[in-house]
Amino acid sequence: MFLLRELPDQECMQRLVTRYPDMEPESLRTIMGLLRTAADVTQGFESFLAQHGLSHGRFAIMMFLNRSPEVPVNQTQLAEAYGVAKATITGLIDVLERDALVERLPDPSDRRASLVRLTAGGIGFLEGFLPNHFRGVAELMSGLDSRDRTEFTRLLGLIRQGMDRVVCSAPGGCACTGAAAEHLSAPAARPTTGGVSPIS
Amino acid sequence: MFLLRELPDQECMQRLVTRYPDMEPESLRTIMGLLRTAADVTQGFESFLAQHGLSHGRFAIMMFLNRSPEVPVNQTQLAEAYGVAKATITGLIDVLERDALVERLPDPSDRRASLVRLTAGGIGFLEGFLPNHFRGVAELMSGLDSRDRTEFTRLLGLIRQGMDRVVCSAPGGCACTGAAAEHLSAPAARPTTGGVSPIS
DNA sequence: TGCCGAAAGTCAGCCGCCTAACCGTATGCC
DNA sequence: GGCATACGGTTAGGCGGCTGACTTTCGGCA
Repeated sequence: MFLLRELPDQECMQRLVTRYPDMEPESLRTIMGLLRTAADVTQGFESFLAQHGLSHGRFAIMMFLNRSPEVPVNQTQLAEAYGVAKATITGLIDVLERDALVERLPDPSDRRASLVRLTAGGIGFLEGFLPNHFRGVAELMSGLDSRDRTEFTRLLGLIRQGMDRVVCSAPGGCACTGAAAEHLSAPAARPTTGGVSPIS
Repeated sequence: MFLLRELPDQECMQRLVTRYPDMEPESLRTIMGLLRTAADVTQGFESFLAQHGLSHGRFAIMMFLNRSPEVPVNQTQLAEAYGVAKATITGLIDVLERDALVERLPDPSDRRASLVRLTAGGIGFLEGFLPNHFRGVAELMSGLDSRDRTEFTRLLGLIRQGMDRVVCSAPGGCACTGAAAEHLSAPAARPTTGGVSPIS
């Protein structure tokens, strides 16, 4: 993640406001805080995973398969669930298969497709790994009480609505219906042309 | 960003809780919301930048240089400001220089170093670009009033404190002083060994 | 003065993710 | 039945960022 470690000092900020009257230091600070926090959480998590030889992508796939370990899943489903290209899934599965954490099975009803599922080893790996993981998540969020979490989620929702406004108002913007805030729709699902810049 | 588009449904979640008693669906949902929102904002921003031929990294460097366009900066300073490797800066500057947005000058007082600054073209580019950018940021955050932003920043701070707890309580954890929440210290600055997993 | 460790920057090579082009298979329609 | 089209997956090649090894220069110290 390429992200500023700290915002410019007050004085520098003030000079920028003079040069760019549209700049709102408060907005900038808030959104930077969001990105900074997310980057740190992500990085902490990835370095934890790396100790177990996993990347974020490979872990995510195992988690998905682990929802119903006995039900194999095809690769296109995985690509859609994570909003990535099918080719990306191919590469991740290749490595997981090499490490004997998942296996590909031929799909009896479609010879083009292969079905993917966790191996016994993969399930065993998760059994050892996940309790720690979930305790970590719980600890991470333990400073927020129930009311805080609700409030936090509400504020995230407002920012998501802001995303919709920004994307839709862009030149060549999308045919946004305004419903996007209800479900976790992602900008990736939209035309990638258009869009107005949100970050510092 | 490799990140789940939507959380498993209620029933699947319930089954997971049975299998993993340490799992807290509420924590998971909240932190996923944070990451999802950050990923969407980042992606929207990057696709906007891409239309102007910039990557996030190259833009960030230009922003840094633009704080005081007349003062050239050396590459190590840039690497430190963004917490990335010096080699990364080399590559970014190479491209920016090729596109005539920045230039390298020899440092008269240290023949190892080179100083980087925006060219006239680079400054001109930013003049055209930034007003749009800042309006985008303002629009993005316009759903949050002043109280909301303060509250949001406070909640982010609580999560950052959670990060400190999680990292420090890890086996081989850091000599955390508890002061980390005051400044935007990043986990990268810590020993990368240790750390407990925070995400789904 | 001459040497040695540290620092600035670059190069080579890795990983994760992307897109575009391709192969083989399935399916709908004449 | 035969063909066009759509779809599942892989391959090849690109980009952004990383680490680690290296070169050149600096600066302190004997």
